[in-house]
Amino acid sequence: MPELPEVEHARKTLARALVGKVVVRIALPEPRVLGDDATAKRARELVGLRVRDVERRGKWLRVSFAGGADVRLFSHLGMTGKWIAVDPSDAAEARFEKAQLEVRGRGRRTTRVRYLDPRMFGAIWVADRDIEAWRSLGPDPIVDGIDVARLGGVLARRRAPVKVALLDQSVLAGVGNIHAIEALFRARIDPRRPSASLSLAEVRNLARAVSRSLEDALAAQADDVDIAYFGEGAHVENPFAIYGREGQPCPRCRSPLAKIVLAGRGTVLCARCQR
DNA sequence: AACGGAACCTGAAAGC
DNA sequence: TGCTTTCAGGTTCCGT
Repeated sequence: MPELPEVEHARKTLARALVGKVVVRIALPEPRVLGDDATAKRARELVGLRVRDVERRGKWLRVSFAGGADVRLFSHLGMTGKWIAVDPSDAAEARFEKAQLEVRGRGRRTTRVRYLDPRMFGAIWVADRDIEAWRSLGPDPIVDGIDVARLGGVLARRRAPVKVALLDQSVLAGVGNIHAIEALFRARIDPRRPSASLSLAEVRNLARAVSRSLEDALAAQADDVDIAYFGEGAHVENPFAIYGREGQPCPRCRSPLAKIVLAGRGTVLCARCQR
């Protein structure tokens, strides 16, 4: 799953394929990826509507439609979800496919997007208003930027480890395990520190580190390349400073990187330069 | 209230 | 080679 940068990639894929076109068909064959009972029924209301926009907030996507209809579609990719656009002639079901949307532009050309999700931790909702998960998101570091004073205030009220606070989507929307690890390393802060123990200067460094970590990942991602989290093509060189590098020398001080578990999540850190 | 741990699922990689 | 174990980028629920 994707963290903010991969979800942004999914947003661009969907926006390119869907915006301005009219839904001609929607298939949601796997009930386990549906967010609630109303979704399957409401999904039928999408047929005939023109897609207005595809937006991202944190790890959530929202597809909105033109023409006064309030109905909207939400997608969370969970751990292994992804959207791909496929050639209209490609009718064969893709491996792990859990949903499909077909749209028609001017003329009669149609385009399909497929939702693939082997572990099915992702979810699709169709609702007539913004769902609670979307409304409760904190600021998105890319869309909204990070207000250091607000972040400092939020962290000051918690005693949990700062890394656990960063993973809370109401604190900052879109930070996941990898970017929490990377940002804390860049800011030289020990992930186990109680979040309330950070000085304002440390919060400022952390905010900058989160933004840069996400921006670097966004910049490294080619728009037209399919991102693979699993299966064929998933093996590219690890682009991260310390994630997935336990046992290797710290890029800053050369002492070996450690791996611990925090709130059930694997956490790599340099015990020497993260304090 | 706040925490750790388990659960939800499946596939790939590592271990034996 | 093949069987078993571990781990995975997320979130939520449950018990202490």
